[in-house]
Amino acid sequence: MSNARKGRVDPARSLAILWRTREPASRSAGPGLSVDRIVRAAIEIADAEGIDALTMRRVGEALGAGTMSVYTYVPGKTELLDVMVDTLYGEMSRPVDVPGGWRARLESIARENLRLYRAHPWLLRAETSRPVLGPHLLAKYDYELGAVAGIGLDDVEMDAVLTLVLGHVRSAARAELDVVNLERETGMTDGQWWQSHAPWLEHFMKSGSYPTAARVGTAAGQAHGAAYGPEHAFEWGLQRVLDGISVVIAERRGA
Amino acid sequence: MSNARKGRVDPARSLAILWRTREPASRSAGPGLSVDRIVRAAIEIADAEGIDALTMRRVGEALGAGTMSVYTYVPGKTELLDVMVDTLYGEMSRPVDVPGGWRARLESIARENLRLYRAHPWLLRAETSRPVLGPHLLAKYDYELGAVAGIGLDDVEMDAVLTLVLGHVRSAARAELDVVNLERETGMTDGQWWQSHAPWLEHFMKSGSYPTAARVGTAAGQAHGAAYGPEHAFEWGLQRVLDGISVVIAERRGA
DNA sequence: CTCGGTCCCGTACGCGGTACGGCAGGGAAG
DNA sequence: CTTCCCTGCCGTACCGCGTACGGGACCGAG
Repeated sequence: MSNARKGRVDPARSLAILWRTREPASRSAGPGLSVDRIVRAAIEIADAEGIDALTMRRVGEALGAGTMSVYTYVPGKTELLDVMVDTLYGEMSRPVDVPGGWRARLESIARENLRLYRAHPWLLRAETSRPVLGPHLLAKYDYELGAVAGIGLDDVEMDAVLTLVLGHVRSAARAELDVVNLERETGMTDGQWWQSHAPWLEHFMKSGSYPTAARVGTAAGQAHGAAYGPEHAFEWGLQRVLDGISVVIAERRGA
Repeated sequence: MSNARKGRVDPARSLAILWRTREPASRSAGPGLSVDRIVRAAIEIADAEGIDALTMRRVGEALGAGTMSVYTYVPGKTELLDVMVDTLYGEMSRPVDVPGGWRARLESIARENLRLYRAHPWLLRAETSRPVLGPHLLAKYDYELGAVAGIGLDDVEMDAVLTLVLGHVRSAARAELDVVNLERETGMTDGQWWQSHAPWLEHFMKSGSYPTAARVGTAAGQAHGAAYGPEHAFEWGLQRVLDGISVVIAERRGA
């Protein structure tokens, strides 16, 4: 349990790894490790078995190397996670030909970010803490800013728009992943879980308290098993957020 | 590193603890533990020293008891966290006399949730995973639904509105806390950190790539040290979100 | 006084990150 | 070719975590 950024953090060291300021140093003996190979292996492990299965021992093992060999290239697990995250940012799609103005572009960005979270759910846990200024994060930021450039917003507003939209994507992704994790961890489906909790809930709800919660919760639960769900929450919320942004843009245009 | 819900989870057991379905069982000898005392102590530790300092050994110690004594009342750390979270929900302010309609009430709710995150930053890490249906979560949900009841939205929409608003609060709180954590963990202030990274950034940005990111990032950074910041991101985003919601409500009213 | 249940906790296990120090092998210097 | 050192590699060990297990202490009931 944690995810904290432990110990002293040396920015220079971290950034050096992020930006790969280093000679290849090709030696033939041994497993022939490298930051790239380590990061690749780590991402594969996290994708396949979840971030809890990502241990330094496991990474070394996956590369046919000893545990401590990993530390030759990466100062610690924290920095490894940093590089993993930045690497994923680098693999995102960044189409330049999105038609439809700022709204369509923001939608496209939101969807691509959601796709990333779905493909690498552990990102939601790894991203915690401060942003790590890796090269791909910068590229991502630059690209995404392009969606809201030149439509009358000032710099701080552009940044705020992005923060808002990406924050929404994160929230939605988290909700969606929670459902999936729930099933995998407890071994029961969402429906089964609902079933097992239902008696208790009914008991306490029909005791008179929480009338609204009982009704709406049931309605949401019902719909949950049917058509509604995190997917719809993402779409619905995204449209609300974009509507809200459009108000500001309209104001700026009017002024 | 984790926060996962480990092992088999017995809903009945968890719920029993959440709802305190248990006799007081007052014994005079020993430290005289109880779920409440344990939870109280755990919350104090997490508040004062962060969630990483919250270990079962530490909890026992704080109560003048042995580590394993804690397990007499709580099945494991997971459940302890569950109860801690639900306990906090129970301590939230829920004014009934908020004037100004749904918008003012949602604003009030958002602010109260932000206050909670600020008072107990570890909540952001503990809340992960599925919602635990404790009594206070239900009360909270019921109360918050009241803000958007009777204004033309259907049940699923009411739930969606809440999800959206609370998700925004979470995002904003996370951003805000990241800044604070950054300072505590690295021992340097936001400004110092910016300073130490600046050379690198300038170097790579002035190399021609990422022109927009460079400009906006700098602008945001400047403002960051000055007036702008997470606080403003929260307020600005909240108004956007509420604007977006008002569009839907207006539609429903018109129809 | 005995007995059974409840509370308490000492010990120990497995597993995580990682400090430390040694080893080996290849290139550079002689 | 030999020597030396630098660098990649990693075995061992330490500390701290969550928690299973089994035993001891205390209680009220019979």
